[in-house]
Amino acid sequence: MVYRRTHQVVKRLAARRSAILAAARECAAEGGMSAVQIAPVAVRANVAAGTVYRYFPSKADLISELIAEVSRDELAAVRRAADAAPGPSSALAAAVSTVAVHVLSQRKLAWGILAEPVDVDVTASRIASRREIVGEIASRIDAAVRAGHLPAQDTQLAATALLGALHEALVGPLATDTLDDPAKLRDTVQAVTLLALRAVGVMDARARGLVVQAVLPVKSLVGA
Amino acid sequence: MVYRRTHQVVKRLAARRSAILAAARECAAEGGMSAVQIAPVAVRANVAAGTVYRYFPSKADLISELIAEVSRDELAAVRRAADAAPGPSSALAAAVSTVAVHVLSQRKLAWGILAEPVDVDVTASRIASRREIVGEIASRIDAAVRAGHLPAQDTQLAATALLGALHEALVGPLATDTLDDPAKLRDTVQAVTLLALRAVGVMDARARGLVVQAVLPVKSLVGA
DNA sequence: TTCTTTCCTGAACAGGTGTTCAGTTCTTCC
DNA sequence: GGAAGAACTGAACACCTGTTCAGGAAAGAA
Repeated sequence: MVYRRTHQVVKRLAARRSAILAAARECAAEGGMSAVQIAPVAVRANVAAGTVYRYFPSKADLISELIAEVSRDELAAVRRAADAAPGPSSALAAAVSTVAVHVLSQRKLAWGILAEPVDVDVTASRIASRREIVGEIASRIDAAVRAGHLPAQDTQLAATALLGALHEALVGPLATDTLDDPAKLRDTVQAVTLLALRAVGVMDARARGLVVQAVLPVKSLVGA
Repeated sequence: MVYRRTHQVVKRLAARRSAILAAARECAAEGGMSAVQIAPVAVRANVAAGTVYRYFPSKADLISELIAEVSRDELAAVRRAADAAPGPSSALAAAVSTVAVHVLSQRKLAWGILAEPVDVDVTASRIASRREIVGEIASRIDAAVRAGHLPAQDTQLAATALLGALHEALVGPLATDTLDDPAKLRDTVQAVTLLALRAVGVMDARARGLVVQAVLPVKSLVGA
């Protein structure tokens, strides 16, 4: 007598898994990583605490997958924005400002994903998450260098520094609240994007143009 | 019958307090903030666990004071380096590279002080710590702007971004180990300092000169 | 020396949260 | 419909550390 999972059951299981992940994401978005606790997540997903463990071996795995998921989304958005740009420098500008906008529009989530204290060890997936974004930015810098728009440099290091600058300036503890006022938000995104572009060697005048070009279309994402 | 603390006792109490703080610092330097636990710290300081609570109301207070202490040291070093520089731009370069060197030479401690997960809430003192360094850097940027060496900008934001860039690039999870090789270390410090200077608008050629000028004298600090 | 006050010790306590598991409910198959 | 397997429940468990506190040691006054 072989028990076989019916299509309906498979679907339900998948739905539950998603529900749990979504619940975790909501918790993180609202209260940061510290709010991602098994019991609350289970309640939100309409499941008992024990059930969570039928889908994720441990809390660390749950959070790791959450990080991976959010990271995937962000990477996709960055790629989309950069690919739509007319040239390598524009692509870089678009990538940077996209990260900035994303980070700003979901500050608690962003902070939780990348740096907030968590009681379990999620270092590995955090590193992977960063590596992806940094890799993407680095390759955009590389492209601009190859196109002769930027001086030769350690692109990996530069990309890492750029990410750090964005994060610290936008969601770090010293970041002032800018979400309330859309104009201020745009200014902030422009300012950090400008800093980033200049850092890798874009000439000031040219950088200003690129920033405006990149930030304007991305502005609409803020509400998303 | 008034009990009065003899000079000798006062001295011993002060010594114990310092010993506890020093023990905490050692723990942090060796194993990061997670290694700063009451029991191990007490052992290292040759004290019983309960005694720690005669000197610090709680673990949070202990760590806060540790953060403040380390932060004070770093701020002093930055000021010293910057004040010794010949002009505002050099001062900025010196400040940035000093931070870089400090961070690199005590990576675990630096990471612990500024971002590592801690089970107790030390947000306040972390914010204070950052605010001090950011303020110092910001005022150096400001001076360079006033001197006409840099374009006008939001110096607070710029300083925050600079710090973030340094930290992420040098002690973040993606930072590659550079301590082993002094030459590589110097190169890295130069690279991030260059990035930082360009970010705030120093022209590329001029920046290179400033970097070399700033990094060379600071190099000797690495071993400290 | 003797009494009082302060200081120190370290084992026991406390609290919060991830994890387990025996019992229950649901699903599949004959 | 009923037996067997899978999924779910939620209360109990386990563990880890910060914190406490009664008892003992040391230091100051008399």
